[in-house]
Amino acid sequence: MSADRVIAHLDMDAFYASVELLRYPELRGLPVVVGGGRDHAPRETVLPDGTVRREFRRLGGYAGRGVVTTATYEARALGVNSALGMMKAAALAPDAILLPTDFDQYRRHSRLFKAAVTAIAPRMEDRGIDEIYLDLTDLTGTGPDRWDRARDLGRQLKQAVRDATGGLTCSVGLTPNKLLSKLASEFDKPDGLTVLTTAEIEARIWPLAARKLNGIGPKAAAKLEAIGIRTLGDLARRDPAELVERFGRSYGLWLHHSAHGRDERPVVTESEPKSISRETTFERDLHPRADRELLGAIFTRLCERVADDLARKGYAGRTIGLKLRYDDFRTVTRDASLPLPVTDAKSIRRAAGECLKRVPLDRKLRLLGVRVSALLPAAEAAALLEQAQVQRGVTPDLFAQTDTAG
DNA sequence: TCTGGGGTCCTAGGACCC
DNA sequence: TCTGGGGTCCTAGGACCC
Repeated sequence: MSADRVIAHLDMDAFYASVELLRYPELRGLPVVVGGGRDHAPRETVLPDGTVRREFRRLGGYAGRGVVTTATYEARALGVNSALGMMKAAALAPDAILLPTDFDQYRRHSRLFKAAVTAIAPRMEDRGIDEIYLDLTDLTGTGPDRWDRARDLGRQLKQAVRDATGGLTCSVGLTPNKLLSKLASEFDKPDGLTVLTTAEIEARIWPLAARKLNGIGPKAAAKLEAIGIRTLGDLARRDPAELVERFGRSYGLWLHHSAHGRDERPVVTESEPKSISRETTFERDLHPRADRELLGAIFTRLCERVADDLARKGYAGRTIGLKLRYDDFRTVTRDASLPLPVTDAKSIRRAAGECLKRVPLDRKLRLLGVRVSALLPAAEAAALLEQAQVQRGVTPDLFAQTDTAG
């Protein structure tokens, strides 16, 4: 039986959009949408008196295949939410301001807020560019007032984030585990701070839609709804045996425990990447034969970008994967494991090219992607390669044969 | 003019080995 | 000539998350 913990979930408010507002404060209070692939940066003119006038693009003029990455709360009020197609968003809010995504800028602010947080609470789990978990157990003591101290710590963290980023706000949930904290951080968004203990699960968690739970997506939610389960309370009151029967042992038990607010997962402060990939959706669907050259160039470019990513992060990989999506949105993948890890674009391109031969090319394509997995640190890969070369000296034909026999 | 891009984890079947 | 059981690796697809 492990001791009770104090876990925080910290979630930046409308992160990309908020970073953009730091740079364009004149947009504060307006519906602003970040997303779309195209170049729609504001046009800047320097006036005779030296001031800069910015002309922002409006969502209404958008044409393309992008989706909304983030929207300010003013835009959300118009129905424009993350992952909505930009064309649909444009129909809802034609006058909203449109800005392109600037990942370098967001990564910079991400590093800033994480550094500020870890200076106070070093046990951090990275959950992406704009959210983290923190294990505050050791910082809050064990007395009856530990949750008061947790709240103070939460305020301190929020202030540190504001100071480090030039004014960005975040929302914090403080509970005994990750699952509850993730839910709690949403209670009071934006700029929220919510403390929730197990005694309040029934009152505050059970009324929530089951879909709110991290791990219940659209498919599972629909399946639950079909058997009359809408809220987490509905879920909690079901016989776990029924859930196991319908959803399988692992997921069924997880549903049951989660609805009761139980979650023992630790805050994981270190992790290694499992795969590195690049993919792109074309501006128009491409024909495997008619657009062969263009596709080939894009394919090669993707391999080069993956190789760059590998080099930058210091990894090699043994499995090369290909992903493509047809014009009807069906997606297929193929992968191939190599005898030895690779790092360079040419080797990746060759292996991915072999994968491409195993996939039907009978209709137009909308997406192409390349992935490297079975990663290992570049230094370990180099050692393996050296070892293999020694062996190749002993049995010179071995590798030549595997190359030609297939 | 539907539906991005970068990930993780899980399942399930087959190959292959002992 | 009828059939084991475990383990690992590989591949394909799908759900889900940010």
